[in-house]
Amino acid sequence: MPELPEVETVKRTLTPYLINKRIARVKIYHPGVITIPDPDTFSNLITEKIIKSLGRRGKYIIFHLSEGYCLIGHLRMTGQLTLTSPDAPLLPHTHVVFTLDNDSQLRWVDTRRFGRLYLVKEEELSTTAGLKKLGPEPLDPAFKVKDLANICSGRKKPIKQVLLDQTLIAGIGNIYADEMLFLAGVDPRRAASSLTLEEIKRLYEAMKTSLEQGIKNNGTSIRDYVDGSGKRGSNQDFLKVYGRANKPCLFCGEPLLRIKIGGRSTHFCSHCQK
DNA sequence: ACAATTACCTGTATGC
DNA sequence: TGCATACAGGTAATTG
Repeated sequence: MPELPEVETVKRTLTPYLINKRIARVKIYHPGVITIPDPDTFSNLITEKIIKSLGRRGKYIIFHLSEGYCLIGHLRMTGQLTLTSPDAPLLPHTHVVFTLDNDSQLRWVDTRRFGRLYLVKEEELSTTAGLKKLGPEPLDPAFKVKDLANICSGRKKPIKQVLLDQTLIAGIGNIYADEMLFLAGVDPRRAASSLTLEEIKRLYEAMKTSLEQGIKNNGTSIRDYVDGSGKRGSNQDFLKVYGRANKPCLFCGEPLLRIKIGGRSTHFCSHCQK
């Protein structure tokens, strides 16, 4: 599932091919994936726009277009955003195809159709959908241990749920949340406010480490995720707890547990995570 | 005001 | 073999 490292990888792999390309036309196969504006307006507005740059905020990918427009995408669970040749076969669940002035195509494919597209003016970016209440970027150098401590302070919810709350920290999903808690040696059920400064420091470092490792490995491809060129990542080969329920902990050998926290499956080692 | 639950979707795995 | 059921999880909407 695309989390921060996956969206970052999609952004990085698409960028060299999209900068200064003009969107010649757009074909919408499933209008429902476009939240705003209505599909006709979307088509009319985006046609002839130039892609100036690509960005990311949390799990949102952002295309900065000419004339002050922004195309925002959220891949949710099964979304794929790939650049292909125009004669590549159209995959099932292809909902939107953007054809560029060099005839290559940017295709929005999403089996479960949870993903969403938004086209807004630049000045509306920070007030669109979930972007308007997104927490800080965990990999931003300005994000310090002190900020994580403030986020945890006074919150009685399990630390796992705090990590998943996009309004508190942006971009962490179920896979990386489990991984960073294991790296930090912190039990995911612990109330966020109960973490000592020492534990918060470890979690801060583990957060950076696991997210940066995900980016270095081009993302985690467990099922659907691929990068902008359609390639799978390799980070699934380096996961220490996610998807390893009942298998031995790589540190102590005890069987890993799988429980539900806030309705999400949670993988951890009750021996190594206190 | 806030927390918990449900809706949105479809493919895959499991049980009988 | 076939059918029903559970599960995957990010976010918005709804309910409590």
